[in-house]
Amino acid sequence: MASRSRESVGEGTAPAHGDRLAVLRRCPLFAAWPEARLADLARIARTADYPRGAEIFARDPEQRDIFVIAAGGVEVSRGSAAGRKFVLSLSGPFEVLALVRLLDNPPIRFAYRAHMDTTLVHLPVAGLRAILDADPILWRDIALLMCARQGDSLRLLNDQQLGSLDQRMAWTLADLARIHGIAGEQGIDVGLRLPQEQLGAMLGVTRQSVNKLLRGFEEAGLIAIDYNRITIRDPAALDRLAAQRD
Amino acid sequence: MASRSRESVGEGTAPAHGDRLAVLRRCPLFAAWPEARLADLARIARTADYPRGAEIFARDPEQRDIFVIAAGGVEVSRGSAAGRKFVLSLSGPFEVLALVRLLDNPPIRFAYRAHMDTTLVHLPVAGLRAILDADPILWRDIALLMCARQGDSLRLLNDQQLGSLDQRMAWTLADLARIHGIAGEQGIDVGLRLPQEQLGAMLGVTRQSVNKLLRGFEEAGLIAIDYNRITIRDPAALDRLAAQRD
DNA sequence: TGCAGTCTGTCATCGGGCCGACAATCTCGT
DNA sequence: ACGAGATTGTCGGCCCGATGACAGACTGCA
Repeated sequence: MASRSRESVGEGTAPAHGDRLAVLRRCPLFAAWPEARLADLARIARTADYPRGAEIFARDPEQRDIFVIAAGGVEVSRGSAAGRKFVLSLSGPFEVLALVRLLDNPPIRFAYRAHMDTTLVHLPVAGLRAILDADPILWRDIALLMCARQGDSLRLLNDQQLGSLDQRMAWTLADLARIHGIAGEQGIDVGLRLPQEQLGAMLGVTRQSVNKLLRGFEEAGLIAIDYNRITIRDPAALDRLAAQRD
Repeated sequence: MASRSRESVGEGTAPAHGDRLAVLRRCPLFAAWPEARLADLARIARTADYPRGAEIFARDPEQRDIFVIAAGGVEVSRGSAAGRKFVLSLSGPFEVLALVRLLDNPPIRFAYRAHMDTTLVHLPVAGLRAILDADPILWRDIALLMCARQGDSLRLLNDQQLGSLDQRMAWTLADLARIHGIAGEQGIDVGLRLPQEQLGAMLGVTRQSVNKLLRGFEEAGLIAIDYNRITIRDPAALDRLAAQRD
């Protein structure tokens, strides 16, 4: 399934250093970092392109990589032996992924896949840690980001347990629109090809259930469906539905 | 329901500073901290006792508190308007809780309740941050702990989505035994009063389902049930069952 | 020691979501 | 423009777990 992934991964064509710096500068995580440190980061960073569907591996299998999305989108998921899949998130540009690899032995390993044609900036963990240790106040930003991520995960967990399917769907759509959405005339276009199967893997239900649910949303005028693509017609109502999680 | 909680919360009777220091020293989080920093921590820390069932509030409502369990156990949970409850974890001694409050506005708010008679060491967030900023390499330990916590949450999320009910039950029991368990002749005693209702709130199912499930485990010789208390008779088999999650 | 409150054990019924299946529709590479 | 492969739309049957109800057991406090 992912057989073509390896050979079609290419080095970025960018004039390297400068472009990488520009990407890092736009990450919220590095917003407050001094120029010199960003330059250090850019120096250890390497860019790579992935075509849609490609699995993302560490550039050098000997070392762990953290990476930043320069362009495109990445699916974070985990498969089961039973052939089912759990999609944790579909991340967009300037998000920093796999931060959990700062640990020597991460307690769980997720798979990362390019959800569309994607360019990543890889940061080897060893190099990143060296930079952080040299100017340790930067660890603060990492710590606070991880707190925020933890909060997000806990909210997701809470919603899974207590929320109804409608609410979870509404929340998921709003979330995706926030990350990838493009505001248009008719509403907010969730800017993704979003097979119902994949939505199901995010919500923990089958594609059939997703189908019926989406159809209901459409009839209620909340969204418009165009094959793979969803446009949010009434964001306020959707948020209202999602917010009823308590 | 928690009406008696406020007035029955008392200041610890300990000779204060020394005892608080002893507790902090035993936290994995502070394991590598220099003595001087631990002393700083102990200086801003305050101890409080909570009887079984008491809600845990910040000592000073004006400021956020992080806290460490000195003795006892704390239930981390979240209720829904529909009257249902989601129990995230039952934490034991020397765990540091509510670290997410390091953020100025946490994305979600959990409730903390003393699951048995409990003593806590409270650390005001402002003071803690001051100590961390004065010796910023300490932020590294926070960051790495949050990475580990994040990993735990993600594993939980993954299990909820992909695991069968048996597996989740096995994993939960093993986990509780690891934190609170006391090894005995007949196996590992999960050292807690554990109403089936509460187990249900951890697994996201009703007490009736928990009942049938536990009964099945008992018949299979995995555990022994004595009213509220569970003893793990065959830890290896339980782990085997739990490990089948993938 | 007794009683109030909590917890367990069990049943019948109900429903949401899963499974398997199949036809129709859309996309994309050639 | 065409055909393979992916995605959607839909249905009926089935099963797990939710619900509501009730009796019995256990605990802890007065």
